[in-house]
Amino acid sequence: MPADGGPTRDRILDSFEKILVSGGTRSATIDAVAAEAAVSKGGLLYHFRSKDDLLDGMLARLAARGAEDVEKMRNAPGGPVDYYLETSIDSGSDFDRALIAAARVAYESEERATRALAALRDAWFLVLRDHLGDDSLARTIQLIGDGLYFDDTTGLTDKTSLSHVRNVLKRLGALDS
Amino acid sequence: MPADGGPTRDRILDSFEKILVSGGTRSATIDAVAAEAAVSKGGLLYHFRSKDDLLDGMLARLAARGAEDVEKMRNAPGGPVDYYLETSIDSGSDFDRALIAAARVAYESEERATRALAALRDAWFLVLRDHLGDDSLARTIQLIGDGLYFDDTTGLTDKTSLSHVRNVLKRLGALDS
DNA sequence: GTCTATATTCTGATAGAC
DNA sequence: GTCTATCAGAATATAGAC
Repeated sequence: MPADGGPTRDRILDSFEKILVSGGTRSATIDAVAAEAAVSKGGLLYHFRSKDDLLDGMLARLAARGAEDVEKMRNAPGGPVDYYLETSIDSGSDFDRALIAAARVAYESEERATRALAALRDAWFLVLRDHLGDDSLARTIQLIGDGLYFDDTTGLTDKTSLSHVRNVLKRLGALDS
Repeated sequence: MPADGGPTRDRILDSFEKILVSGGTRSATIDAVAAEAAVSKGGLLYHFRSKDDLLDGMLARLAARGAEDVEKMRNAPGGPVDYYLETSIDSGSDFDRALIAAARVAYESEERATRALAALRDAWFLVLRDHLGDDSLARTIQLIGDGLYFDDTTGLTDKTSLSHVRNVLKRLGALDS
């Protein structure tokens, strides 16, 4: 029986994501992931046959969580735009961690990770466009979200960015509040 | 005498950037860089004592080219905003390649690369702010640029994005033309 | 300045005991 | 399901010839 963090399989995926976020793909060796998950290398490889398989597992879980997030966004009390911008900054949630981990891998020219992120982005865009009824505005807001996300995950964070963006979007009448 | 591409040292840096852009940090081994530069491993290590040293060389060259780019932006005929947005999309220039290469490394939690990118971003922001006289607008446009850049370098490219952004920035009176 | 050969460490993966 | 032991290949770096 595992010490904590639920079933071993999920604990391994959690550890994989954690290491990807904190140290990038080079740090995310099978050895390191196994150590973080408090399991042996052999134990890890029982659940995931290879490193490739580990990535597939991570991306599958991301896709499932992503579908939930899109629903939350569509029904957010403050409106989809504000929800989208808020969640473009890392709040430390499990979903944020999964997203950042996938981006790290995508940046290594991994097509599977890129496709997973692209699918999510498409879903977010549709919600923005349906809500705003304006393609250009929806696309621009998505780019701002991508920018916030990129800055945040590259360590270029500027905590005042979000209020500046809200300021500008008010002028455009793009915020619900 | 080198076969082509100028002095060996620069040819090695070019090769390092090329491989980082096309395959990420995992592909950019000393072996691969040496092969791309048509030099032996030992030959490469004569010019750069270690892989760390190779990265330092790359970032130093980026900083020098960055200073030139900021001047170009300040004096761009169509205005700094349009110049900034245009150059946020990979045009295939040497500078773009250097920039994308640095971002790949920064995504591996490499502080040196992050610092180099942050310095450039700060310089670009000052040009935008001076030109627009509006902190919120300048910050927002910078985020849009970051978004364009992130999408482009992650393979999420949407070629219509730029015209959508121009459309929205016109409403805000942020474009010179 | 550039090469080849070699040492060393790291990484992914397998085999088989428990 | 989980462990230890082990291997094959890759990666960084050094030494010394040319």
